[in-house]
Amino acid sequence: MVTLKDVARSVGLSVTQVSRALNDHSDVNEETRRRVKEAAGRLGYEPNISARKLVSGRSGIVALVDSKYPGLTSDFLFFEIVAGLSAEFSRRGMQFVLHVAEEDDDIIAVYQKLVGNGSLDGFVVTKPVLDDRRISYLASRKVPFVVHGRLPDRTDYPHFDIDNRFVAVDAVTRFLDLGHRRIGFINGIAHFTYSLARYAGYRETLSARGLPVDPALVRHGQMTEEFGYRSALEMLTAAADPPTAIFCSNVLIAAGVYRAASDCGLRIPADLSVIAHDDALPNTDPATFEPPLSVTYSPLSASWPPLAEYLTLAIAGQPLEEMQQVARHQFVERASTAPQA
Amino acid sequence: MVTLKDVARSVGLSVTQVSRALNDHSDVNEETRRRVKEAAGRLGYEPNISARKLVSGRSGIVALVDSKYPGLTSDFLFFEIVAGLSAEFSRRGMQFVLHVAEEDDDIIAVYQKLVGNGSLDGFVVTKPVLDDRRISYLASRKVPFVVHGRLPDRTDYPHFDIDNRFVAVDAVTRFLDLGHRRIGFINGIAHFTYSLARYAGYRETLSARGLPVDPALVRHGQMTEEFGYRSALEMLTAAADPPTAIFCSNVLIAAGVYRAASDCGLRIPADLSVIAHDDALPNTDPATFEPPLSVTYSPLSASWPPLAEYLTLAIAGQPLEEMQQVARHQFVERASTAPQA
DNA sequence: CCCGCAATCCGAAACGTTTCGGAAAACTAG
DNA sequence: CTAGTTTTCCGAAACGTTTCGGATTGCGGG
Repeated sequence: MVTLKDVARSVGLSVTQVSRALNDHSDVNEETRRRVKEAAGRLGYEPNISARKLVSGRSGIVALVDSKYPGLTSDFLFFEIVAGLSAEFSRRGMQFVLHVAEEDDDIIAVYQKLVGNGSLDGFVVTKPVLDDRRISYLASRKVPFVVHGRLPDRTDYPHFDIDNRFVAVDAVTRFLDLGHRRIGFINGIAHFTYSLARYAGYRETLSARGLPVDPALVRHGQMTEEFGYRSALEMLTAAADPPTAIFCSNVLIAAGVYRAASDCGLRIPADLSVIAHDDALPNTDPATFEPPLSVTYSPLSASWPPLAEYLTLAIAGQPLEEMQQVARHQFVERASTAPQA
Repeated sequence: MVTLKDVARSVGLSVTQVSRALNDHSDVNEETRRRVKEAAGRLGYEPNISARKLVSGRSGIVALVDSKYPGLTSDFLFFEIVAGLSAEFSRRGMQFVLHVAEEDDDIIAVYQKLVGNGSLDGFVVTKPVLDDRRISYLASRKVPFVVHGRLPDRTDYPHFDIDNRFVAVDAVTRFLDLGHRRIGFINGIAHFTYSLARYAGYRETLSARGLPVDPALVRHGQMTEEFGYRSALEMLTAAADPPTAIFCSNVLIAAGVYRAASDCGLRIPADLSVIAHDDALPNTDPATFEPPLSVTYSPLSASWPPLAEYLTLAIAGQPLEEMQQVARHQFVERASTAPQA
C-alpha cells in the first residue's frame, strides 16, 4: 500500500504539505501542487479511508440498509434505486454501499451496529412507513440521513419526494371530468407512505365531488402485473356496478389491468379508461401499450441527484432548509382514457 | 460515540486489557472478562472499524463489485446472489457490501480505488468470463478474493463452482438415450464461462456419439422467458428438421420454450422433450410447469456458505487447497421428456 | 526465605491521515 | 533598510484500536 509518506518522500516534502496539496488547500504553491499530484498519480496513491475517517470523521461512504424480505430479489424498483444512487454518489467521489440485513433481525439493531462502528457517514432511507422507526432512530442519534419520500406527520429531516397525494388527485379529477363516477384504484402496499398519500388524494377528490368511496373499488398490494390482473378481474367481474375507470399506482399494475380487460372482452378506452403512475422504469414503457397508456409521469431517476446532494449537505452539517423538496409529476395524455359511454 | 476508553474508565481497567477482554484473549481473568463485556453491552460500545482496520489490517468488510449494465436492475439472478451472500457474511459477523460502478468506467480502476483506500478485506467475483481481468488484477495484487465459478484455463484461486460441463453432458445424454437426434440448446450469454462450459459439454456429447453440431439448434443470449420463446420459435418453425428435444440453461428459458411449443401446437413431451437447468430460484418452480419440468438441479443458495467460508479463509491467509470446490448437480425427473416418436 | 513460574495486568508504540499552531522566506510599503 | 504582511511550508498531536514487551502479584517448591 502506498501512503502519504511515500509520496512525501518522492517529492521531498512533508506529509503535511502533501496532504494539503492533494486536498486542494489554499496554502500550497501551484507548482508544488502539480508536482505532488503527479507523483501521487504515478505511485498509484489512494487515500486510506480508515485513517481519514478516524481523524476527520468522514469516510465518504454512505449506505442504504434494507431487510431481506420475500420478493426482494424480484423487486426491480428497489434495485433501480440501488443502481441509481450508487451511480450518483460515485459521480460525487463518494461511495455508496448496500447492506442487506437478515429477514429476522431488528432493523434498528443493524443501524445501531453500523452507526456505532463508525465507518459510515450517513444513510439513505427509502420506502418510509408510518411512524418509521429508522427515521426516529437516526434523527435521535443525529446521524446524517436523507429520506426518499416523507412522513405525513413529521418532516424535520432532509428528504426528496413527489406530491403523491396530488398524483391521485390529478388522475381521479381527469376521470371525473370525463364523466366517470365508478373509479377503481389499484394501489401499492398500504403501509408505505406513498401509498397512503395517493389513497388520501383519491378519497378526498371523490368526497369533494360528493361521491362515495367504495371499498370494493380499492386494492392494496405488491405492485406486480399479477396483482393488477387479479385485482382488476375481481372488480370487473363483480356482479353489481363495475368500475368504468381504474387508476393504477404503477405501470406494471396497468399491464395486469389491460390483460384483465382483454379477458373480460372489454375494450380500452371505450369500455374502460385507465391511467397509471409512471416512474419511467426501464422495463416498461407505457407508450408501447396497446392502446398507449396515459400516465402521471415522474421519472424515479430524477430523485438521485437531489437525494445525493441533500445527504452530502447533511453530512456537512448544513441547515435543513435547502435539503427538502417535493416535486410534482406531469400528466402525459395518450389513448387509454375516454369519456364515459 | 462510546470508545474503549469509556469502557475502561467505567470498569477501572486499562484500554489494553479491555481490548483483550472483548477479543477473548487468554490473559484476562474470567471474572474481569465478564465485567468488561457487561459494561460494554451496557454502554452500547461498538468497535470502531476504521481504527481497527488501521492497525490490524482487517475491517471485516468484503465487497462485490459490478458495473451497471443494461438489464442489471431486472437481473434477479444477480440480486439473488447479493442477498444470499449478504446474509451469509452477516451470519459470520462480517459485513458484505455491494458497489455498483458506472457503466462506462473501467472496472479495474474501480477495484484499484477500492483496494487502494484499504477499507475492504476482500472481494467476491461473480460471473467470470474468459481471461477475466478482475481475477488477474486481484491475483497479481495478492488481494484476497473468491470466485463464484471458475476459468477453464486457470484455477489457482479460491472458488466454488458446479460442473457446468457435466450439466450439459447429463441432459444431452438423457435425450440421446431416449432416441432423440435433433437436440436444441438455448444457453446463456456466450462469454460467461458457465455458458462456455455447458456448450462444451453439449458439443462433446453429441460428437462422442458421432452426431453433428448444428449451429441452427444453438442459441446464446440473456436468459429470459422472452429469449427462450423467440429462440424456440425460430428453431421449431424452421422449415427443415426442427429439434425434438431442447435443453435450456435455466427455467425461465424453459418457460419461453413451453410457450413457443404451445403456439406451434406442439405437445410436451409427446412432440417435444424439454430439460432445463434449475438454480432453484424463488420465482420459478419447475414442478408447477404443465407438464412438470425435468431439470438438472443445483440450488444456487448452496453456493453462499462455501463462498463465504473460502473468502474468510483466504483473508486469514490459508493455503489454497481447502478453498476450492466443484459441486455436481442432481437430475430430477418429472414429465417433460419422452422417447422420440 | 528465595526463586521461578503462571496469571493478570498495563504503558507505549504503531497504523495513515488531517489539522493546529507556528516558522521561515519572500515580498511590500514606508 | 526596516517593519509588516503574505506565501509557503512543517512538526506534532490527535483519532480509536491492537499488540509488543514488560511489570506486578501470588503461589508452590526447594
